[in-house]
Amino acid sequence: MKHSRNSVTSIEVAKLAGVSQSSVSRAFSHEGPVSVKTRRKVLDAARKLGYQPNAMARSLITRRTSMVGMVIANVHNNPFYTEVLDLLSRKFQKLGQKVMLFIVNRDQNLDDILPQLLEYQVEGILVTAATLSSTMAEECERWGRPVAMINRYVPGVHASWFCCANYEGGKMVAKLLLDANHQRPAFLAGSEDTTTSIDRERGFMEILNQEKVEALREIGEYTYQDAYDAAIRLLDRKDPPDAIFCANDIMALGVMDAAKNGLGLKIPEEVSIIGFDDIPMSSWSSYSLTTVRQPIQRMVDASVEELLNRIENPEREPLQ
Amino acid sequence: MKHSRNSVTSIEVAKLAGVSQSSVSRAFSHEGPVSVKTRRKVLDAARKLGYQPNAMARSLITRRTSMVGMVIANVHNNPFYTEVLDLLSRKFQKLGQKVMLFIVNRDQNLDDILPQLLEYQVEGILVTAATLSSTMAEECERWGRPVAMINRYVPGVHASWFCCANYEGGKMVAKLLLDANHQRPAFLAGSEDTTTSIDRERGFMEILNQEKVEALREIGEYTYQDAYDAAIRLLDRKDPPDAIFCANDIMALGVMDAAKNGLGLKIPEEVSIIGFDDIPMSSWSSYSLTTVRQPIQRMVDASVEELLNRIENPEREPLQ
DNA sequence: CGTTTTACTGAATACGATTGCAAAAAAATT
DNA sequence: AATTTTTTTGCAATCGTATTCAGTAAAACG
Repeated sequence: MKHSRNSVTSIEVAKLAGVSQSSVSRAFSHEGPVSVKTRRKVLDAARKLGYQPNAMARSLITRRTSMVGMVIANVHNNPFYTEVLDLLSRKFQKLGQKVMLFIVNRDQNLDDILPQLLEYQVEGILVTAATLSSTMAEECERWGRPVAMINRYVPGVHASWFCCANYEGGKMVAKLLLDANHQRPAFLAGSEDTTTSIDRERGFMEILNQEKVEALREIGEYTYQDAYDAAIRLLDRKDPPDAIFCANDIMALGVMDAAKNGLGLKIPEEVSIIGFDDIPMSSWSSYSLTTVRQPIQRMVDASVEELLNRIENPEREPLQ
Repeated sequence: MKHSRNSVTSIEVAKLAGVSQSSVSRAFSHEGPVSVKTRRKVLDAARKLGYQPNAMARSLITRRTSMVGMVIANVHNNPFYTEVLDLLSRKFQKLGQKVMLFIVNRDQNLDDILPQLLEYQVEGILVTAATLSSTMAEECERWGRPVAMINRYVPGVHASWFCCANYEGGKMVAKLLLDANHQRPAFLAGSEDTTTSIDRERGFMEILNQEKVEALREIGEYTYQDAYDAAIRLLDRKDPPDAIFCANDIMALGVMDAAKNGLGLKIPEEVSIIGFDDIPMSSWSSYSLTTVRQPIQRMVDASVEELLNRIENPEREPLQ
């Protein structure tokens, strides 16, 4: 028996079960007042017809979709965000939320994505590693759609955000290097305009400045290859750094390869390299990278819970 | 001005613009017969109110959602599938399809995912690196929802599928090894029940058998760590292999690290290692892994186009 | 056994759009 | 200017479900 595009509706189920359409609806929505007898009749008929409620119709009337929007950048070049994506998706799934996914570029404007999400009535939006303009954030607020951000924040924007302690992490690394008697550190930035890189650098530099230590600086655009090239530039100077702190692990791996295989330097004897994120590869034996771990599971859990919380309580103000 | 949960409907826009609700609808659906004058009036009013059509209501009557389901496994432990996910998502986006995402485990049963996808009226389903039972496939067919699969197939199932030439790839590797005079090859399988691993092994073994060459065999469960351990077991025997063909790159990297750093062997002097996929990391200078490239972009393009094609032409039979 | 309370049920309406149809307006033709 | 043709427009029905409300059946009570 072949149905053309799901023709089977609650009305047909009702007919077969010998009850009214409302009873079918009640049998499927898990609380409505239905006798066990009719529920059984309905479920039997539904099984026979292969019936399943239409989520579009339902959400039209309940005004709830159980859908959230997920916007994420840097997935293809940073395993850290792959893991975030994976954990987020599973967490939402477990909590019964459907995920509408948009993968974007780090610097991509979300102005053309958001209208789509709003059109499809997602109940909240989780943005990771991408930045939301304040006009877009206002648009979301006007529609009553809470927004949560992971690893990015925009001052004054009406959204909850969850970053790891980037500033403190940067400080930590600086102290570590100073304690190990490094004289000539360098910082390899991801990009000029992402808060993660900026904050890590700010913490790093603050400690160094306190101790009157100058630092070199390069930019790696968050990619292995750019970092590799930047490392060659840094280490090929006549006054090369004796330690390089990289804004993330992927870049640190590029730097390690440049130092080890490109220039034949010994790590950590001739140059120390430190990363940020603690991606799985950093512990592989070819690298054994020293790195700062982000509490990824906690960030994911917290952001999802905050988002759903604000969906349930629309009047609540965003965290932070 | 604060709206509670998008109270702005086409009716209010109509009222403000001084036209009927149907005119609003027609102004937004890009073909309907509307005079330029009313269209302008409508769009002005819409902008003023911040109106946007409700996709749920629209799809209820048009019976089209422009949503596809995407089910993908192995995202967190195999960069190859991260890239597939990324490319798929962007391709769908570009073609105006919204993506409802489910990340699953390789061996996870899709029986609880599919009902959700069907409930939300996705128009097609793209499954990557996971397997669909034939009952589930029938369910999709009954609902008129085409299914396309990447890197997996189930004989007799009503779905289009797109795998790279795994069997031929395996043969190619075997020939390569024999030409280089290897006497004692080994195969490191991903798992016992995924077609990619099985087919690569089948091709590999066929050539070896032809030449009466015996091969060792281990299982790496598609992960770096398991492969690392398996490699130690293989290479620590008194009759170790002189070449290891791994069912994918991630495992090959684990094997390389085990050989190089775990056992101090020289690659390729003492043991050759070959992978499959050509993930970005395999070309990093610490590894320089020999590998078989999958035509990932072509597989993505072809599968998406086939899926959308079958959505447009429901009577068409699935490819292959 | 009659009455009150409680538990179910079904008819009708609403959600917010699209679209067929007929009427109205505008344009083209005679 | 009258008629025909074409273009716009509004009315009303529809998509598939949830939910209110009134009514009926069953249970509980005295």
